[in-house]
Amino acid sequence: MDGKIVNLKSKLEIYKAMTAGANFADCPVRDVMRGINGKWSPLLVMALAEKPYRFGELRRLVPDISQRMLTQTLLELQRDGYVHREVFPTKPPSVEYSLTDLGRSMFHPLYQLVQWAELNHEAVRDARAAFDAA
Amino acid sequence: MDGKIVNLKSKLEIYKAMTAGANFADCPVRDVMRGINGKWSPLLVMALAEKPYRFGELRRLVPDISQRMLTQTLLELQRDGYVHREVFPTKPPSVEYSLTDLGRSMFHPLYQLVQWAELNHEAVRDARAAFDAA
DNA sequence: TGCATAGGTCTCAAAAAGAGACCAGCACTA
DNA sequence: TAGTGCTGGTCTCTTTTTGAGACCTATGCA
Repeated sequence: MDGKIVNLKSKLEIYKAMTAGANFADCPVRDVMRGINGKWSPLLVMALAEKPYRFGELRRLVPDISQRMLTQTLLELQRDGYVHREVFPTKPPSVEYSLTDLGRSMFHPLYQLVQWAELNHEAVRDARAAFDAA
Repeated sequence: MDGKIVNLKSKLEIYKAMTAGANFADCPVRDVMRGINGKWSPLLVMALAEKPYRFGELRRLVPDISQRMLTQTLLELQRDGYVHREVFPTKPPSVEYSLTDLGRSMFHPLYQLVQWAELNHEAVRDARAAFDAA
């Protein structure tokens, strides 16, 4: 329990892990969360959970992502082991992105969070309106 | 189904919602996810799930957050309705932050994701090592 | 008087993200 | 045969976000 969020068996454990001090910023859980937490990562994982997509398809699917961020986010997802990248020798070569087993396993809890967001987005909107009015 | 990720009953629904085009960037689910997804938000929600904390306590609890980002993130969490802020008329005044019902309800799926991260951080680390070696 | 504590704000530098031009290689068309 | 488009990117520049740290007000205490 060296300054990292680990062994989260209970809320008390969270507290212990978080207060342990030292090299807190190197917490592996925060490290993993950072990879999942990006602006575009959850969106791309959700898309790829449906079926594999090619680069251009993803770009059209998410019209407001820049090509630069799409490249970069896919590379990060690939590096973290969530996404598999496969090049097909067509002319011109096409590249397909798909979820790995690890990616699919991560999709489940992520999906829970997205579902929560879907169910509660009105409550959040109302909270914002009330806050802004005050 | 106007260009937003809504009614996510199935993966097919995700696909439909994502491909619906138009004002895709205004998707309410993405909007809510953005608030949850920040660099510090999950960490603070996890901390406050344990018990209410005061400003200075949170700052000491998360030593690598800047005071500026702590203020800002707490304000956002408050605006979105996850966190309640209460000022006590001590001298000098102290401020306590606690999770609202909405915040506690959001904590559950978030916690699932954090648990996943805890269980799989080695797999992610291995994936990164393999990727960087290649 | 002088320093500490509480919960911030303000300013400036660094890092990240967004916009959009550019590129290579091939196929198809005019 | 020159032009056009498609593929999946990279490069550069601008804007936004974040981080580091000084500063602030009011009070209590030595």
